Amino acid sequence: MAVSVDDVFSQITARGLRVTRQRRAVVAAVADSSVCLSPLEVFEAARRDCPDLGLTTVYRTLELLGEIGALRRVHGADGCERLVPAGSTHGHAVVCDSCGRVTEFTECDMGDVVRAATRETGYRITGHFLQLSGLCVDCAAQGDGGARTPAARPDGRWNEKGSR
Amino acid sequence: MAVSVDDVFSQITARGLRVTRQRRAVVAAVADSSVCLSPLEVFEAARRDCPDLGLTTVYRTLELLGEIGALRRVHGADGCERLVPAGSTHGHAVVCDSCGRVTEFTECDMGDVVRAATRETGYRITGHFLQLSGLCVDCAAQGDGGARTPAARPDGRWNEKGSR
DNA sequence: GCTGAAAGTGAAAACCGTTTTCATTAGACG
DNA sequence: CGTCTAATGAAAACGGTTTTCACTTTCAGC
Repeated sequence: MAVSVDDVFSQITARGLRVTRQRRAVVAAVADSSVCLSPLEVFEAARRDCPDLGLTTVYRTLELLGEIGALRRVHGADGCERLVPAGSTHGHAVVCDSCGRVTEFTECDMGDVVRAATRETGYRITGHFLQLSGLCVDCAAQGDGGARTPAARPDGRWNEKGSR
Repeated sequence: MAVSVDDVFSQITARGLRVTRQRRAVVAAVADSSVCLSPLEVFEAARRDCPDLGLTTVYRTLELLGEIGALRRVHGADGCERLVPAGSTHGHAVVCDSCGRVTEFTECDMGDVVRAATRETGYRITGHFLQLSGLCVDCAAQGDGGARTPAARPDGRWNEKGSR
């Protein structure tokens, strides 16, 4: 969801590029999932459609989808892992700390915040990166109470090893 | 600046750890610069103080500083590079697209935004990651006009190679 | 339906930043 | 001084990403 699959394919052909079996599989894998995925997870998912798919191709397709704008990067609750969510319109991501689902929200009036920051720092602010985290509707409903705040990570680790 | 060097050292000794020549050099390198640095850049800077410093030690010290809370991760204008800025209080970073300087701002009332997002997505929002970008006072003053918006990267690349 | 040029592909190798390992050094404290 | 432990650097290991290269597929033009 979120990404219009047809749109992606027409963008691809519009660039004089080709719509291949492999690209279909990767696009489908990304579009099917509302959970953010790592390149490897995309690979595994897409491989179910297309068993002879190579990881190399996944990376290449991901890059292509990035150029087209059908993909957005998201930072997981556990640090700065570069992940692979689907996204369509301009908006920001809300990531569920519990299940990893990513939802977008578009209504974002940062006016007040930007003004406050301008006042405080003097910068001429031209852009912002915002990502919210919390519990999605389902997770909030079931595991009620386990709402950790992921703001400060307990360990100050730089990079994860066994994060996923 | 921003980090109190003495504070860092007392935190280190409070944990029963030692203040060594190498750690001094790394802390100084990070504290001296208001520009965000990569681990390698920290290494190079610290090495001027302490030529026999090893990169391994830089990583270890960076991790330690992360635990202490004297360090914060920042995402550069060019994507999801994990960088190494200095930071002290809780706050958010404002990154200058032109010179890389990082300033913090603490006054952050995300109430409205969080409420809007809750309304739109239904998530129970518990945390946020916000980073602003723009031009710092100096860069705005001199190169007036060159305010690119870094929101959408021209190439959709996943990882950088020669970004810095 | 062919055909041929160019895009696309997969496997393996290369790359590069980060982490581990391990033998050695240096601090702290008696 | 001696001992115990933290800390260090070099080198190797690791793991995700990118490049290389020979081969295959797509697709426009016949």
